[in-house]
Amino acid sequence: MEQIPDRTAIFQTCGSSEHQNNWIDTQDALKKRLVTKDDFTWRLPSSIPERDGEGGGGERKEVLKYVGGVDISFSKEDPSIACGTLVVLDLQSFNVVYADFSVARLHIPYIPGFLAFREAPILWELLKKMKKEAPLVYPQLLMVDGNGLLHPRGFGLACHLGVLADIPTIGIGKNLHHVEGLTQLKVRELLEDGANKEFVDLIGDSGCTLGVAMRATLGALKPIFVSIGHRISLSTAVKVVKLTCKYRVPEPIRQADMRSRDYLRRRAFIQSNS
DNA sequence: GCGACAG
DNA sequence: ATCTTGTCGC
Repeated sequence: MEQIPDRTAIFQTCGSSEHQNNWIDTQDALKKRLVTKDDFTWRLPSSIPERDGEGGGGERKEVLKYVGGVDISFSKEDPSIACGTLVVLDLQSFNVVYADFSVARLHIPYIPGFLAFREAPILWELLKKMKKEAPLVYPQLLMVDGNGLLHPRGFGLACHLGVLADIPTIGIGKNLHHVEGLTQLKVRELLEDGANKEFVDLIGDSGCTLGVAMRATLGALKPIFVSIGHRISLSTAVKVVKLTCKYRVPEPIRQADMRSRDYLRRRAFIQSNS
């Protein structure tokens, strides 16, 4: 008898776990290209000007000015309709100097640990388009809503998108993804240990620091979860996040979030009236 | 087996 | 992610 099972049967039996194995392989492969230290030519606005070490040119490093933010919102009528949004903030003026949107139907579901396979494609397209059409304000650094290193396999959306686009990225989680024994309760205890702390290292069972839980503003009881994406160190990432936090959520992400929602609402209204 | 689980 | 009004407080 033929022993080759029916493909449909495999699919039904294994469900999405078959895809998840491929996804894990993809994450492991891309992770080999991940850079976890500072790897960029700019310096922080508040820092003392440095000389470029290489070549004896003696030129000053440029100051970090253009910080990007990406987010995706979804239609309430049809949850498969997504609006990917890329925003660039001028750090000096705190103004949005670029905003672009891409509406598409997503076919891949949200599965914890595999967010990038759902969201990275549309965001990467926005970045590639901008690099070609508006290179002058192309972000020197990108903030991503979703985790970076703080991830079951150390390769969340921020890492994934950073490696694909080869751009420095920081991951911002608004909720804790439970990984390596970290729980909201533990983090809460750490933050309230003694006096209320501003931030605390997130150290997993492995002993590695996966990120930082930080209260971005004075009144914020609920922390945000900062982890590195690509080509940046955690200490630099935390400094940048502090620079961009007017409210609990860093401004680039907050702007992307608000404008993304707004774009979908307006678009739904226009469609229903024409 | 059960619960937990970024967006 | 998304729904939804007011309300408390600086």
